[in-house]
Amino acid sequence: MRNATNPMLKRLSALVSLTDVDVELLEGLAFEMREVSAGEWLWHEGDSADSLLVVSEGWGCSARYLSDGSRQLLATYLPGDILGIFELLSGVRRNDVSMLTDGRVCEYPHSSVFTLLAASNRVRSALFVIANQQQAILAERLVSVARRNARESLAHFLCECRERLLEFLPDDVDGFQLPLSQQDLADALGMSTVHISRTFSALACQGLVRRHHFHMVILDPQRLAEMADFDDHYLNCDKRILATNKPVPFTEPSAAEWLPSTDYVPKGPHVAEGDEPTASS
Amino acid sequence: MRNATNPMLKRLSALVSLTDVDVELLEGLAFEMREVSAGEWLWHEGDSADSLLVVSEGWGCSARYLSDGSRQLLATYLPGDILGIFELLSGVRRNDVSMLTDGRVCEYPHSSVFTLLAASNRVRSALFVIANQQQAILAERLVSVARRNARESLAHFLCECRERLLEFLPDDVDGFQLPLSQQDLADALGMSTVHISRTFSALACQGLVRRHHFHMVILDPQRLAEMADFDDHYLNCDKRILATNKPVPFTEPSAAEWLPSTDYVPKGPHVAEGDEPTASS
DNA sequence: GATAAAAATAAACCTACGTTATCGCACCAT
DNA sequence: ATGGTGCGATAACGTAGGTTTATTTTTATC
Repeated sequence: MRNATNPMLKRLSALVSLTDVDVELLEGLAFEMREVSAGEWLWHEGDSADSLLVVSEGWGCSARYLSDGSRQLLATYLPGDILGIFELLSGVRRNDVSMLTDGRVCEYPHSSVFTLLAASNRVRSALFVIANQQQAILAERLVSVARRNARESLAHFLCECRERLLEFLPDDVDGFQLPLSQQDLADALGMSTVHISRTFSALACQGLVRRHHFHMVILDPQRLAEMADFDDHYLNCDKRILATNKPVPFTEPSAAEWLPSTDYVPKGPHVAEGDEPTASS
Repeated sequence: MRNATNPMLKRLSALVSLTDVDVELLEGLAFEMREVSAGEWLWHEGDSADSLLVVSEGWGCSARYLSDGSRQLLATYLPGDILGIFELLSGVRRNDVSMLTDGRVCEYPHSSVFTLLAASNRVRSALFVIANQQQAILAERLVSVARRNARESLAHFLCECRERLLEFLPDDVDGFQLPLSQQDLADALGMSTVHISRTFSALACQGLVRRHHFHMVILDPQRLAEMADFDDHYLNCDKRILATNKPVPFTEPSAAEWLPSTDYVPKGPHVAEGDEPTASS
């Protein structure tokens, strides 16, 4: 199966219906696969950016480091996720990005990506959609940190991870590898490590999850989602729209006739190099 | 001055160097100016989206409403800001958006925007850059809420507002209208109204700011920025890049030779219809 | 296996916040 | 005047979660 060899093609074809020409272009796309190991920096803020990255295996994350030595995780990157989309334009890395696990990463030089983008508006749209998804995840994280308590916040994060991993998981198991240490989780959710620990205990007591090392088992996905006020819409709405055979809107002149029907009703109440990427200074 | 009549043209021409053709296209762009009043909803999550909006006068905001009745502001929109970029693709509004003040809003139907986007990669790039800026602001807010204490967080927000308003302000004054109630600020920063009040008092005591009703005076911008760990880079880096006469990268084949030099060095340590949009249920 | 380093847990303590409540003020309507 | 409403300030009190330190468990390395 040819899709498997090229992570970009794999990801985009899952998101939009590509034309044969698009597929051809993607197959001809120059890229370089790189082995990376846990803790390795992929780049730093301010570095010059000349490639787009697709995670092929393992997990990565981007983070902001503050002057007091603490850090805030801004995003996690799972297999298939694309990094550095916005940096196509600026040519400068905006955040520090490092690997959470060993893995493999696929590098596409900007020059060849530009060629591709110029040739295919499907691909352009797909990247745009992916940027949109990433922003939605970021917004939801803000909501978690700002408004939810520790249990809700952690539960929400776990639901999100499960949902994003779902396509890789066998149907009959609710367990998966979550390669974030409690320090990483704390940095992602704006909490302290000890409170992450406490909160895991609390969730375990309620029979919602079980965690052993880096292995998570969601015992009761539904109750967990309820307590977290988790609604997978923000992760999946774009998939639904673009996985169909409809043409792709962005830069397409006459799009009005196939605008998606709005079958979704929200539940809200408005009726009314070198060193390791750790936090310690 | 023709730029003034069309907010989109005004905004984009400040960001990228448009060709004469681009300007012509933008001038011919169909739009509709609408008067809006404080508290008015522009749209709700789940609504079908068929237009791009540019704020012409006044302030707006987007927010997520949680099932417990609380809300989280996700973004504020100032004159010149563009709303609904990502919704070009999905055709569905993702958040609730309302006005914080009376103002005017400029509506560009998707159909005409598609035509424009198909014709001009400069415009495409500009919208992409704006989406990027919005994401940067969102990320910085997450950092504030997750990692900074109340004083730092509020100070950072004030610095951000000042910086975004700077082009509209006379050089000799450090005061401006900040049309957010303490409730709005609380909803933006993940705090309670009383603590916003306390924190303002604290900042005022330190001689950093003065606030009266909706009028803010930043008494000591530099000290305020220091205490907030505020670095305007995230707001201005794209401006620097695109305000030059360089061609625009996105979808341009051969971009390598004019990639911007990386002169920036980060300071981090690594070596429902009708009702008012309020939070109370 | 032995040892060291990293990760998780636990307990004690503390504080930056949230919550609730009261009050003042400005504005508007009757 | 009177009452209603929205915004803001202040005080008293409670708590979720931070901090610190110590102990245990797990992983990694040889």
